Amino acid sequence: MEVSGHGGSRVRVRLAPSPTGFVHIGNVLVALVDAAIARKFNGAFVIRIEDTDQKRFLEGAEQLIYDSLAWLGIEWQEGPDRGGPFAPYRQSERLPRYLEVAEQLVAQGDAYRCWCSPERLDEMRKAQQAAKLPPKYDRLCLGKSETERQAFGGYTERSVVRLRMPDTGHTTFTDPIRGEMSFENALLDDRVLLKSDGFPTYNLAVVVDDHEMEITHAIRGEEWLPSTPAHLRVYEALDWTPPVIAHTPLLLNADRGKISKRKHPWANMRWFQDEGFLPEAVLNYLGNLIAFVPDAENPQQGVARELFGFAEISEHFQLGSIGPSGKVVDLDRLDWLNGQYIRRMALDELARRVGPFMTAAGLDTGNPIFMGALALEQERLKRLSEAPSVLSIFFREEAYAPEALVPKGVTPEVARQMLDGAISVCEGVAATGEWTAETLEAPFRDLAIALDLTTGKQRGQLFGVVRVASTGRTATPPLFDTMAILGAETILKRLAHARLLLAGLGV
RNA sequence: GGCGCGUUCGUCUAGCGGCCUAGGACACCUCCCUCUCAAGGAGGAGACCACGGGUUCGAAUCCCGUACGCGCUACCA
Repeated sequence: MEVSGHGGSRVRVRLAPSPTGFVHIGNVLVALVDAAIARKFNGAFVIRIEDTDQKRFLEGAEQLIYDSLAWLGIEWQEGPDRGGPFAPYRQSERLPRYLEVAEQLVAQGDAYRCWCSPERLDEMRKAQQAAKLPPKYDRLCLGKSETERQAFGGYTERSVVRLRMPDTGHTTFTDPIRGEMSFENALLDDRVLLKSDGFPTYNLAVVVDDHEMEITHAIRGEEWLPSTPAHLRVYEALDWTPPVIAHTPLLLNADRGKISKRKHPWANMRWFQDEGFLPEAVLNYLGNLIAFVPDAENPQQGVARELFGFAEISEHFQLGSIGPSGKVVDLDRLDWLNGQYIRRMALDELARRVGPFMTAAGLDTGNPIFMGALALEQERLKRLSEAPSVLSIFFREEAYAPEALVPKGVTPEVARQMLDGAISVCEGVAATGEWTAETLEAPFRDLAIALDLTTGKQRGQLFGVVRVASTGRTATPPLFDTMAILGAETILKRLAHARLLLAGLGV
């Protein structure tokens, strides 16, 4: 039914990005839908570059698209980068074909030349809006030769080609995601198909390319919904069979507005990578928006499996099951997913992924205690980018306020006693040559008893003093593990320094 | 202004006429564990299924209005 057929031919989908800047996260969502459907039906996923806008073209933007998809592990089978049976895959390389089709449409009377100046069109639209009329071209040029048209105002020499929409009736189609869609033809605009520079607009190029590349399912963002009737009109005028056309939901901000790059850096796909999200977490997150994966181990109704990869996404994917409403991007959930993947990851793999972030922060991952320290932080990390700040205590002593050495409910004198006790315990353990979490913990517990600290809270105060003295922080991995990793020499040095700081407080 | 689409806990989502006094997840709160921070475990709060009409023995589920939100409204995609 919904995706099996298009004359029984093999499923072919395409992503049609324009190389005009960074890769928008919304495009990535569409790409995932494309890849999932292609995989599910053993079809082909094609990347086609829509570079018909010469003004907005940006060098390098095309490569960003490949990089983003590759980073996420989304695979495509045909594209400008790897060729394929329907080359070329860049629209700028197919110009003659668009011209040919445009001329055919004009010859048939389904399209017409228009010499109206941008100024005239602008005034026209303003007047229409003021008069509360539907905004659409008033067809001044329709049925006129260039000479005839020159007699009227707002003429320019360079013409465009406009699609002639029907005057009556409705254009209806079935969007597998949204159901029956219907538009009243009389209210639709005669859109430009061919620009005065000889380049097609998206509205022409998309139809020609989808047809010639034998695309069976045209999947795109909801923002394209209003232009679908025009595309269908072109298919009809050319006597071509249109693909199934589906419009995916938009990605929104917390305020339910369209995601904007100014206020929301995560509009840019690259942000996720820079921010330390794992590609598998991002893919999982987006997958949650387009597929429901039931929990096999908990087969009650409505219980979902939360962690899954591309295989599960494509297996459970159905166009008709995508919710059509806009999706608010929930970074809290992404953080949680990311943490889940980080915790499940092998330590050396995590070390590899965290490497660039450490290096960028000037921390040497060749340091012998790096792996041990990372192991302690693994279950505490949400984003890879947090690694340098939490791991830096293992690499260097950091400044802290002397007052931090005095826990709440403890006098400076008592804090000093605690620290003095800690120093002698550490000296004792260091002397044995057996400096481990285990050999440290027992004597520290004895110290607590010796200082008459019997409750958990009191022990916490003692350990708190030692924690700050050892790391400069109040929140760290378990104290004795941390001390063991740092080593006797470093700890004794830091404790001695802490003692000096306390002395500075008058104790 | 015109057109179109959308509307189940704050967010994502299950639900596709009776199993729903609406299930799960994130976030939030409490407790347990505990040397801090996490992680983990156990609970909790949170949705009159936008509102109003129908259809039906029966509606979150079907239909129609209304409201609100969003998108489009370029010789950009």
